[in-house]
Amino acid sequence: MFSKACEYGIRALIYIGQQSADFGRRVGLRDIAAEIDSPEAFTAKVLQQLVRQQLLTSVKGPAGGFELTPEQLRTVTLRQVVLAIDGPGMLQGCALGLPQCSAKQPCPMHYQFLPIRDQLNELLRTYTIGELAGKVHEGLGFLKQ
Amino acid sequence: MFSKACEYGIRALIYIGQQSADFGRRVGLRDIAAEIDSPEAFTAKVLQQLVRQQLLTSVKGPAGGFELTPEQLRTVTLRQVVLAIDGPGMLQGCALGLPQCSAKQPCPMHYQFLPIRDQLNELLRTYTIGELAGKVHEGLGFLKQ
DNA sequence: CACATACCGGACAAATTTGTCCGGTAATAA
DNA sequence: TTATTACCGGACAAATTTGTCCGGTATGTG
Ligand code: FES
Ligand code: FES
Repeated sequence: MFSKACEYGIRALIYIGQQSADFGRRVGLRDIAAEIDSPEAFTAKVLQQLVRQQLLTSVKGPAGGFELTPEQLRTVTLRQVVLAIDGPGMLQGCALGLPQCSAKQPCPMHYQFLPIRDQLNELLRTYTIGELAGKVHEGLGFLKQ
Repeated sequence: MFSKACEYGIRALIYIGQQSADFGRRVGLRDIAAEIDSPEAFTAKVLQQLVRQQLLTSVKGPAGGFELTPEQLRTVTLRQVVLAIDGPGMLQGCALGLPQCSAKQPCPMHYQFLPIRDQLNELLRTYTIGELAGKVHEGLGFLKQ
């Protein structure tokens, strides 16, 4: 579905968001990688991408780390994260790999596939990191097994 | 969504299916690759996989090629093709990459993601190669642009 | 300032996916 | 039988994704 990079990115954001929202606490790379069960250095790369795209805030130095501002918690959606890391492929690409998904020259799956892809888009567009962090806080969702 | 291998496999099957159903005609690798716009040698690998799994029939020698029997046209579903090439990942994996998708320890997206994944499963389970080939025959679907 | 902390950035390496090549094998026909 | 056709199978190569390493840079503390 999503790339590993994207999966790590989303899980990391949710964890950072939960710590920011619930404890106003910055978290370091080591923490993050441990809490979401991901390779530390690789996760760092992904987070750097997100920082550059301003979906995430980082602070250097002692007591530094990653955090999500209240605004980021409220406004950053999964869609933005997926777009930032994986690009638009999964969100608008053809199910059978035609170079363009279009009703002009649709693949045989097009009209059956479209509603499902639309629902996925809607889902990603709707959920913010803050909402997902809330689920983790309430024990309704987990970031590792 | 699916791997390139899987995309080529599905498109190839639909094309072969259309030729088998509409003209009772076997098609060769060269034809297939041209008609679905895919790399010939790589497509060959994918088709070999499908032949081994008996989702496709091949005949060697002059006037040989690939074909789908009436039974294959009627019974082979997209789901079988995806499983044969990409495995069960997309059909039952966790959206955020947790090693197991399970309600026991679900990720924060689980309950939102599940209905969408279920619809995808249903779609793949429902459609046979024969039905999709029909769409191409009627000009309602295309395999390249 | 000196020092410790922790993110940043680039180079590098491993693994996987995608794609190519070529000789082998089976089938058909002259 | 010989030649030709076309799929089969393994080895190989390129490209992409995933993952590691290490020095640089910014920041806070004494
Ligand atoms: S053209 Fe294939 S999904 Fe739209
Ligand atoms: S646990 Fe993530 S989708 Fe089910």
